[in-house]
Amino acid sequence: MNLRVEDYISIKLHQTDLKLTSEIKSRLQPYNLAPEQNLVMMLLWEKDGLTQNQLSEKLGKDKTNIARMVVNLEGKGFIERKFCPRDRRSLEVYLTEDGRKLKEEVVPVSEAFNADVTEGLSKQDLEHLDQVLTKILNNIKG
Amino acid sequence: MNLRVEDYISIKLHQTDLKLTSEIKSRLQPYNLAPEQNLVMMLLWEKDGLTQNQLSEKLGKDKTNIARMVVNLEGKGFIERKFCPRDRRSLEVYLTEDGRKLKEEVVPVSEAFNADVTEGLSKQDLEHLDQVLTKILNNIKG
DNA sequence: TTGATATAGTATGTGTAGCAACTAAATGGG
DNA sequence: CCCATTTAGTTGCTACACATACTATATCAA
Repeated sequence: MNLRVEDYISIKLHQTDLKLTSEIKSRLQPYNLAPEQNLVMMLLWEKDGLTQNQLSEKLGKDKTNIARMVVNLEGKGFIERKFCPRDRRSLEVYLTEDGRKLKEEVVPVSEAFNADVTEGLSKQDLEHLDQVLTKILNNIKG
Repeated sequence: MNLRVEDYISIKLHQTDLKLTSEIKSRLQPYNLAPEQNLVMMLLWEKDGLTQNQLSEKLGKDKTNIARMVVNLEGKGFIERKFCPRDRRSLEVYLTEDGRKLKEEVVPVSEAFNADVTEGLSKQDLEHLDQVLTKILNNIKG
């Protein structure tokens, strides 16, 4: 076959992802939030009190990374952790007042980012993209 | 709007990329090659003697990362660097015998990976994906 | 009740991404 | 020809991904 670098769709996908990450990183910088930290916050804005383990499952990320992100977010004063009374191994993650207020500023940034990214793409394009990404994910898992 | 985590296409794209990276990483591990190091090698297998700066441009990566990858690849004995005689600031990157031999083992792994990733996707699906990713990239750049 | 096993989270190490500040070499204008 | 500017690459910093090994707590079974 002898494919060239530009023939691998996974490479293009990777490079697209890097650009997206870089862009959202710079947009979030004024709010002292890293991109992955924002994902944690998004889940907590929906519902806080999740354990680190639940965050890890929902985001499909390694628990060591969740631990680091949560420690950072705690250091920034956006969340606080309490030992779960039922299971003292678990830490429940709660928003602080600062963390709660941050939602008003950051959610519009995320939504504007999403609007910019999907500019010029039809609903069909996005659905198709979603389906193809799902297929790719399944191809890898199995 | 109030989108949920799963409504952001960039998040899905990011998670897909992570799975792909993780998979190719484990497939390349037996050859002592990290995924991004493999990208450098792929370019060099097409044509070696490129400077670090040219590698950086072709891969769209920061020169600091290229420098680090190249140092690692040199440590592994896959490449060697020579000062460019015309411009003594530049380092030209050449394959060693080991690096050259590696191609025979690693290219089939990359191509098998690509075949697995794209399994069940039509040519149209892939073209559409490529186009949509290109549009997304352009949306971000501008 | 106790001992094996599973689970939640932490610590550590490697690889990657990109920014800022730096060194050394090249270049171009006065 | 020399000084200012640009360019190639390195070093240091922060954040992220993931693997392995560890501690502490929970649970289940004999």
